[in-house]
Amino acid sequence: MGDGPTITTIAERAGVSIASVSRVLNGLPTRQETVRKVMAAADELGYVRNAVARSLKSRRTHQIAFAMADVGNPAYLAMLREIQPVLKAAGYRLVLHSTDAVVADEIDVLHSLGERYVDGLIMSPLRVTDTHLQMLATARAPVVIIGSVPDGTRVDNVRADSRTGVRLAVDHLYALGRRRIAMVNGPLDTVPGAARGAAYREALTDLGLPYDENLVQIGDFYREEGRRAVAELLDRAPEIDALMCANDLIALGALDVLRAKGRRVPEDVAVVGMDDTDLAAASWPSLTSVSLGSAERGKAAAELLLERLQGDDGDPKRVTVAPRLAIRASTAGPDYERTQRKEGGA
Amino acid sequence: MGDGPTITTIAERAGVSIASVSRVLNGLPTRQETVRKVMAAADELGYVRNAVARSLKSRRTHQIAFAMADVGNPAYLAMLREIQPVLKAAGYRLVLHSTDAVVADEIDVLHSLGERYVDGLIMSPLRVTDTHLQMLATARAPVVIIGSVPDGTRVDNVRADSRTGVRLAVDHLYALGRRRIAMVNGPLDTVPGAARGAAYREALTDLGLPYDENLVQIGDFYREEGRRAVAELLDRAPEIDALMCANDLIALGALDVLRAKGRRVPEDVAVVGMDDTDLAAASWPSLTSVSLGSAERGKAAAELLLERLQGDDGDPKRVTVAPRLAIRASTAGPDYERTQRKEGGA
DNA sequence: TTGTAAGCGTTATCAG
DNA sequence: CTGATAACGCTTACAA
Repeated sequence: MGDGPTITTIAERAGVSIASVSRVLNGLPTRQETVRKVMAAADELGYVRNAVARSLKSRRTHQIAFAMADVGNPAYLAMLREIQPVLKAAGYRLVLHSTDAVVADEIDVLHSLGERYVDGLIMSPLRVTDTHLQMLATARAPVVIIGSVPDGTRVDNVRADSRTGVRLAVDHLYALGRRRIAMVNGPLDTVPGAARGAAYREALTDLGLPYDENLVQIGDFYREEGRRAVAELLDRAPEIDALMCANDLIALGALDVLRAKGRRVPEDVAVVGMDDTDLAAASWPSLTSVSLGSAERGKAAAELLLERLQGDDGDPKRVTVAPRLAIRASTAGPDYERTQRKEGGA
Repeated sequence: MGDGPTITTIAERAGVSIASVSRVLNGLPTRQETVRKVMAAADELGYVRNAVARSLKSRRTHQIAFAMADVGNPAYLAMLREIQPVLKAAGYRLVLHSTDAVVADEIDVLHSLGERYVDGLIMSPLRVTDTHLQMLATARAPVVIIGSVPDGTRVDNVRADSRTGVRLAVDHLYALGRRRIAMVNGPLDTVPGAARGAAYREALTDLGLPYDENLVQIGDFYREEGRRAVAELLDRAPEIDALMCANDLIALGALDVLRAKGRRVPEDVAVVGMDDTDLAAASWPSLTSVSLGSAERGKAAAELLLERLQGDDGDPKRVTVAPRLAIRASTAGPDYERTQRKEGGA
């Protein structure tokens, strides 16, 4: 673990100035002979550029931060999977922050932008507080938000369309003849929780179905919480014939409970999840799920940020990704599943 | 996006030298009056320390890199989930590298250690080549490998015990009365592929079962590949009564195919996966799987690295994490599953 | 084409 | 206790 050669070491060895070394290393016009001497010295010494010194001078770190609520959540991972290659291709490294949806941690990330250890930030907050907005307004580096922010907020953002997503699902259930469609949601003070709850109500109304508070159960976005919530819901309203779940984890919890209670899926109760994570395709019965385009959103966010880093300083941009319904066995039954697989090819 | 105040700005405003500012900011003994002036100026200016300049001087970046084959693989994610909080608690940021198991990319990561943008590296290579070993020997920062390296390699490493893991699974299947136990493995030129293949053979031998090449199918570590492999295997050897799969994805592919062919799991064919990922618990029937302690390995690796960063320069350490068999419905049947869930509590 | 020298924003040493 | 001042390793005018 030697103490690493610097351009000074090379300069001495090659008998030239550090400026010449720098020029050669950066491919600036230099006499052939000098190039050769410098390259030789660099090779022999096993020289590697010091990224920190370089960043200090150039004011560019070639690092980008991605802050999300929870590394364990498959929806964020889908984003990560898309963000990573885009940034890598553009020569950026990825610095990961997991904030556990703790507001203070997110603010901290925003604050630390001032430390200039990254050139930009992609953030997907679960809740957006006034402090968030304030820090965003004075951020010291470009930021792209994955998620919704209040109208007028001057920040690039890529949002899902929960409303249309929920509607796709509810319409699908309705088309299957379901009329007692319940919802299991996450906390209403989160951006997705609020949006999905409202969209559910709206979708019912538009279909001419009554909105029944009894059919709405609030839990949290985890499987175990989903089980708890669905168990309660079934006790209270055993007559339901469909479940709209605010994410896939909740939906998996629902499948657990329904199975344990001997309710057939989808014959007795059809189930829809949201986010269309890997788990949806892996479960049995496989889970119909509304894709909110996590992957596309991640990709779009990375691309927006790169544009900013390339100097674009125009008005804030907003991208909205269209939702898509992935129909599987939990609503359409096993036959559908079989067909799907065959079509899917080998 | 103003141009950020520096200690010089603060010094001017507070009417003191930059040295005093630095002292105050670092909590070194200073007169109360000076402290007050500096803090006031810093507050008013919204000062944030420049991490890059600081790193250049201190030779510490407070960043650690984690390099893995694929951000999409749940086994690596399990590591990531544990590594992240450990590093965060110790004040380190996480820089993520996804190498797609491309050797050149891994070498690149090792090489880039010389750039000093991180203080250390945790790496989980799928294959370990001579170049890997060579670069490891001359690495410019502490490295911890998650995985096995040749004996004598002077590098901290945290390994799984695939051998014992496979044995646990095979013994379990044997105890259930299975005697035609087939294996679906990944590529034999990967470290895990080789280890698991050898372990399977050994386990059979020790149980007095014949090793039959016909019962071994090589594919790759993905679900789709698993389907293909298992389909072929079933054509060739329809009489098998158990499947030992080299990871969970392959096992899920196996479940797909068995279901499609009308073979009941576990009555006709028992299935075991490896890695015990989230998908194992989510599938139906839920998947018995050998946990190779991905999470524990990640945590141990992070802790080993932190020790090094705290100055420990003793001999290389080796940690081996014991495997554990998570028994679920794909071998023990749905009754077991039900019991499990009840015990699991609310 | 090349060398000298001035930063980039910190930390740390040394006199006062 | 405080202020000059010299690094850290690199890029980049500006001169030669």
